[in-house]
This record gives sequence, structure tokens and C-alpha cells, in this order.
Amino acid sequence: MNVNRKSKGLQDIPTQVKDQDLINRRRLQIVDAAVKLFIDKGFHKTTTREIAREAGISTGLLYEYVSSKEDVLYLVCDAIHAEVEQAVAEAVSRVSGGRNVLAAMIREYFLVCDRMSDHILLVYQETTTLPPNWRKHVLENEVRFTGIFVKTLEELVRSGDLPRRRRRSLELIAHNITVLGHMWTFRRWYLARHYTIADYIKLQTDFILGRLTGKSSPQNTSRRNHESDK
Amino acid sequence: MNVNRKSKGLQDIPTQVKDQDLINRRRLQIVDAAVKLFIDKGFHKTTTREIAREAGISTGLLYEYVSSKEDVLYLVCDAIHAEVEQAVAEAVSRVSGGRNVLAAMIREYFLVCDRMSDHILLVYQETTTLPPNWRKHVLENEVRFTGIFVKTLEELVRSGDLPRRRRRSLELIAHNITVLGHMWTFRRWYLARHYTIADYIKLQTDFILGRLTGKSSPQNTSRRNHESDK
DNA sequence: ATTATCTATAGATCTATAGATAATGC
DNA sequence: ATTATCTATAGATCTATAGATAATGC
Repeated sequence: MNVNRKSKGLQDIPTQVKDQDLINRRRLQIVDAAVKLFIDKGFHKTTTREIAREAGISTGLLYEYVSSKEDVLYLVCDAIHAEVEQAVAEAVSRVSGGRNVLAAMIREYFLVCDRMSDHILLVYQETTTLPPNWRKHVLENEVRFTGIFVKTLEELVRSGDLPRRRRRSLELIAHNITVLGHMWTFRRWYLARHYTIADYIKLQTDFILGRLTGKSSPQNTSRRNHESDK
Repeated sequence: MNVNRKSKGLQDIPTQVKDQDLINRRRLQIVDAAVKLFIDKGFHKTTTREIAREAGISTGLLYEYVSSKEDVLYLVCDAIHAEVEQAVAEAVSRVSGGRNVLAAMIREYFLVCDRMSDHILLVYQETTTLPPNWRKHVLENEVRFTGIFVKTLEELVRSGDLPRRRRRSLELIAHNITVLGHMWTFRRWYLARHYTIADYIKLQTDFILGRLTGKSSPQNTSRRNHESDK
């Protein structure tokens, strides 16, 4: 699985090389190689030599594009975030507005979590390895991402599709949705034995939406009709 | 925070030393030292020398009680699990039976998560570092722990306090509860800025129980009365 | 001439052990 | 005599860099 093409992080890190286009290409090689190795053996057990070899460049050249092994990890985390975010944004843009947006968003998001399990897991495990200021940046990415769900929830409340509730309650629910997606990645070894991703989406959507609408019916399609905007 | 005194793992690892009592004491020293250091700097950045020094023994002696640095990590993970489990079991035993058991359990469990944030986070981050068979053991601990909630949920269904639902649905809810406790540990840096642990417990309990009972009232005390057993 | 790349390795570090010493219990 | 402990270090390894070489563009 490839990483996003235009991550912000690519610009943050100093380099000796002048050609911006070359920098981008090389860093993509490096990130792709590193993602593969880190997923396979973890950050600490991967050597800079291996990263360079996998990326098809020399160890020396690697250090023209990053100044430390941790730089590589930062680029990797940032790229993964960008890819998840883009995949979700894209999937969500396909979702027709109006009622059921939330269920559709959850579905698309969980599917991305399923596809990118290994990547998401990697970020979970290695974020603490980053130097503080970069860790902060990675964590802020998480919060920004959660904001997507906050926004949707607020719109649904405004349109009357969801009952009113406090902002902080909505925000926490957005975090819950995000984390329940991640749960599929870090409990997958167990969950996947008992549930398909489709089962998982179905059950979790019921769990999340059931609460919000105040209904206990397993189907979440039977809310107030609101067909006008489609 | 100290680790549990009688973890199973203490027996699993070979040692040169004969005196079982001494083995237990020394390994506790080692685990306590390692927990502190691992939380502080992570597993990989902690050296065996440091562990030995912090435990008040020589590096050589350390290797009489474990055969590798990873052995130490295993002991640590196992001890943390045991401590969390014991703390929850103890707290739960104080909870009066009948209705609201679940809310009370969630409360006690979340409070343990709050107290043991750093420890739980450590297990999350370093489990993948373990050799496969031990990782498996640690992951099985997680599932067994989740079983506590499954059991409670089943009892509530049986007693009629909760509406009927499929076993696999109950099981997933148990996982959700477990993971939402963990969420407080790995999003704490953000959540704690906006919510106290009391807020968190309140909101999450509403979220979880609201769904189960099919009620949207913020109070979860107003279910079918069932005072007879108290 | 300037920029990009590679080779070879200095320097630092860390795990695990071998062999020496101290403590214990018969 | 046996068990526990310590000191000192072999051996392995890894990151990051210095200096040499190749490619590029004027």
C-alpha cells in the first residue's frame, strides 16, 4: 500500500539537496521502504542500512534527505495519516448527503481502517518514539481527523436528524467512533476470528447510532424522513 | 505504582537460581525497576545495565534471573495485566449486585485505567516487541479480561435488566467497554484538557448504557425497578 | 563547477557471558 | 561445597559522516 503523495511533513525536514522535485521523489522512496520494514520488524529492529537498501539508495544518500532515523519515522507517520485522511475524505465525498450520512461515514472509515490496519497499528506503536515536538504534531493530526466526525454530528443535530446534546458530548462520541475504528486494527488478531469486517461495521454502527437516536431497533434507517435535500 | 505480587509469568521463565523465594523477590525488584524505566524512556532506549542498577543488582546477576532483555519485558507486561485485573476484580467485588452493576463496573474499571494510564500505554506500545509466543500470551490476557464484562452483560440479560441480544453482539460491547477505558490512556494528553475522569465516566457510561437500554435519557438509573435483591 | 551519490569506517554503544569472589548452610 | 553475586569485557552491531566519485547543466 502506497503512502500519500503530498504530505505536509515532507517540507518540515532539512536536507542538503536543492532540487525540490528530487527531494519529493527520494523521500517517497524512503518512506515506502521504511513503512514496509517498520511494519515488518518495527522501527527499532530496522536499521538505516536496510531502509537505504530497500529504497534502492546508499546509506550515505539516505542522510542527505533526512538527518536521523527518527526523521524517517516522522515522515512515515505523517504520510500514513495523510493517506488515511485522504482515503476517508474521498470515500465520504461519495456519500450522498442527508440522513444516514453518519452510518455511511462510519462504514467508509472502518473500511479504511481494515485496509490500512498495519499502518494504523504502526503509528500507535511508534508515536512515543518520536521527539516531543513531532509527537505533538502527529497527535494533533489525530484530533484534527476526529474533527471530521464532530462536524458531521453537529450538522445532523442542526438539521434535526439527531436529538440535541452538548458539544462536549458530541466531541466525545466523535473520539469514540475514531477509536472503535482503530480497535479493529489492534484487536484484529482476535476479532477477525469471530467477525468479518462487514459484521463489525454492522454491529458497531448499531451500537453507536442506537444510542444517538434513542432507538433500540437494529435498523438505523427508520428515523425522521428528510428526503428533501436529495 | 507497584506491580502485582503473584503474576503467573514469574514461573514461566527459566533461571539458574534455586531458591524460589529469592527468585520471586529478585524478579519483583527487576520488574519494578523496569516498569519505571520503560515508562520513562521506552523499552528500546532502556539498557540492561540501567535496569540492573535501578533494581540494585549487577548486570551479571540480572542474567541469572532472566535470559534476555525481552524476558524482562514479558515479566513487565504480565505483571501489569495482573495488577489491572486484580484492581478491577477488587473494585468490582465492592459493587453491590442487582441493577446498575454495569455502570458501577465501568466506573471502577475506568478509574483503574486512569490510575494506571502509563502502564496500560506501555503494554499497548511494547506488546509487538515480544517474541510471538509471549505476545500471544499477553493478547490472551486481554481477551480473558474482556470476559469479565461479557459475563456481567449476560447476567443482566438473563435477569431481564437488559433487552435480549445475540451473544456476539454482547461480546463486542464488552470489547468496546474495555477499549473505551484504554482510550482514556492513549488520548489522555488531549481528553484530560477537556474532561475530568469523572466527566469521562459519566459521558461514556451514558453512551454505552443508553444504547443497551434503548433509552436516550441522560440518567441511567431510571430503568425497570428491581430493588428486590438488595 | 555544482549537485548528487557512493564507499568505507570512526566512534559509540549495548547485550550477554566468562571467570573471579562472596555468602550460605551443612 | 554449593549457591548467589559481582567485575570486566568479548563480540556484535548500528548510526552518522568524511572523503572520493559520478552525473548534470551551463
